Amino acid sequence: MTNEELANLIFPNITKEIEDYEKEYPKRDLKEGAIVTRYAPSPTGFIHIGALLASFTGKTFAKQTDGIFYLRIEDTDTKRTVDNGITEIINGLKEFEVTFDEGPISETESNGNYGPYIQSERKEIYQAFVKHLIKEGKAYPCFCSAEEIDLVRKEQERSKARIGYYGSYAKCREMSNDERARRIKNGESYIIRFRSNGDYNKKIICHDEIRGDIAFPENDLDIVINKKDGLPTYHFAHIVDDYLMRTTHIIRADEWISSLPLHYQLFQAFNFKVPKYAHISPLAKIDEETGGVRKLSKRKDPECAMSYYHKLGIPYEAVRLYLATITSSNFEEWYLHNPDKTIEDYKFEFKKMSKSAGLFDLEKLNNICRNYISRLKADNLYNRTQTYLKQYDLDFYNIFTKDKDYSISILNIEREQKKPRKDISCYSDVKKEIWYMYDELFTNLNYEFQNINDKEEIKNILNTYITKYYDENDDKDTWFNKMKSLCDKLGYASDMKEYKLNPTSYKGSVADVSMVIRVALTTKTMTPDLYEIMKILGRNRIVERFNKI
RNA sequence: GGCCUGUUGGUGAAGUGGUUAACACAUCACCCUCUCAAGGUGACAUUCAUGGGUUCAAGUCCCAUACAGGCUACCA
Repeated sequence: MTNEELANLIFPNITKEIEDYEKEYPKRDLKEGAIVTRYAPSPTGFIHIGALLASFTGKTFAKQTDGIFYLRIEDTDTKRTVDNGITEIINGLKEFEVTFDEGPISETESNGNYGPYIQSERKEIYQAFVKHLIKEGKAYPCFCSAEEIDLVRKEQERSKARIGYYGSYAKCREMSNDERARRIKNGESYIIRFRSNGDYNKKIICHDEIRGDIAFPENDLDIVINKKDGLPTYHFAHIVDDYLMRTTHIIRADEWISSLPLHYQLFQAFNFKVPKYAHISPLAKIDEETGGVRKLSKRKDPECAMSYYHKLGIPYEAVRLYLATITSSNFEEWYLHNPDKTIEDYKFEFKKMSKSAGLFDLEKLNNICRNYISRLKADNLYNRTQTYLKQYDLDFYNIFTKDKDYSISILNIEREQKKPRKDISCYSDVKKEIWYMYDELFTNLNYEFQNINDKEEIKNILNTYITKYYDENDDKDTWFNKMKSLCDKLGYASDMKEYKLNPTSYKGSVADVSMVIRVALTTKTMTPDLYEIMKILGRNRIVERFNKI
């Protein structure tokens, strides 16, 4: 029996040839140097922060070169696939502004001319490619059961031989086609394996855009390319898809580095040009229990889930900035020196990407968030915050949006200036920082008075101030001068330098007096500029709050 | 067991054989200051995982060891 006859026996219904598919999915008409790349997740129902990293990276390189960035769903493992997994991925990434030029846009619809973009819908395509390989004698059916393979493995472990299906361990490799046909007709169960022509004692040089050349032993394992359920394994789907979708760069997690010799071999078996590869290092963190470094784990680390950032109200731009700084060595310094530019202006290079696992540092993320939010205009911050609150804190949302201009004026304190405040690091911080500006929330109060604690003295200060000194229309300098006059009158130091020299000659200082007023109005010791707060509150509410004590 | 990859301060890191190992975050101190935040000034790696070697010269090249991660599935 010829290889062709065997191929027809195995795939009687597959009639299309590779050439047919090549015509159907022609080379993309893009300018020289354009990068076509993809993000290719499994729809398992969990979006790892590493997914964001990978998709950011892919999108950035495609965009920088006027290329294409597409989404492909790798659902060949039917056991792990969950319902609505595709929608979750699309929506999850959308929250961080990662969108695709091509690919699924819902569980059932897609954009683009190189689809289907869901692997389970590409079964016939893969099988046509498998059939081609069988015809050429580069693939064969394997009848070994899982138990048999397991036994071989145990034997290999015992005799310290290399583990895997190769050489004399590859029992079905040298079987005659007649025997193969007989067993297939007999109804025996089988899978299809790639017939490797590699020699383990020879070296193959693979190239990674980030790490450079890497030397491996050639692959001599006859790996499974078509599973019992008729779907391909990852390795095979990767070759077929990335060839047909005309991918130029494979950007993926570094756990795939070891498979490079295999993937090279598979491309070469079809005489396809090998695409470029860039393997991204994983995100890691210090394990609190062991003190060691480990990969971010979805079970142990809440910050591993992308939803974590959304719930906290961390701006997606800040997450992106953070990933860029952790991942691309020169980015941070560039950004520091180009504060007016955005991340889009930075020219990312594979060579500058980190080779080792980056340690995830929430502290640093926090800092980047502060800086980012501090530079936002007040109405922009208002819009973002209200979107966030609408989803996560409806009570405060209602209060916050009741008077838009009022809320914006609060957010605008010490903002939109050269050195803006940096007290807000995420949208969920907003309530913590400004709640006292809303009368609805100004109840059940716990005043944090400090140096001046005596009730009578507090009363005295507030009364004197409101009756003799406070004027709603004062500008800032006048306001502060009056504050000083108040101090002089009541026996407090109005000049801090003078007070520091002779602390015992006074009852306290202007700092203490201001603090009394601050706490009376806000209950807090740490607030933005008091003058601004009083201005927004207005005389009536100031009096009201003074009386409340 | 085999095969890859990685290892520069608390963290992210620059660094591609040649002066005192950039920069950022964090930390600490001081200054400024009505509080806080910010800002300013300064401190913080006698040393680049360890041990050898090559060289006039090594974080940078070579070898070995240690540690960490990955792969070694009809999972991706």
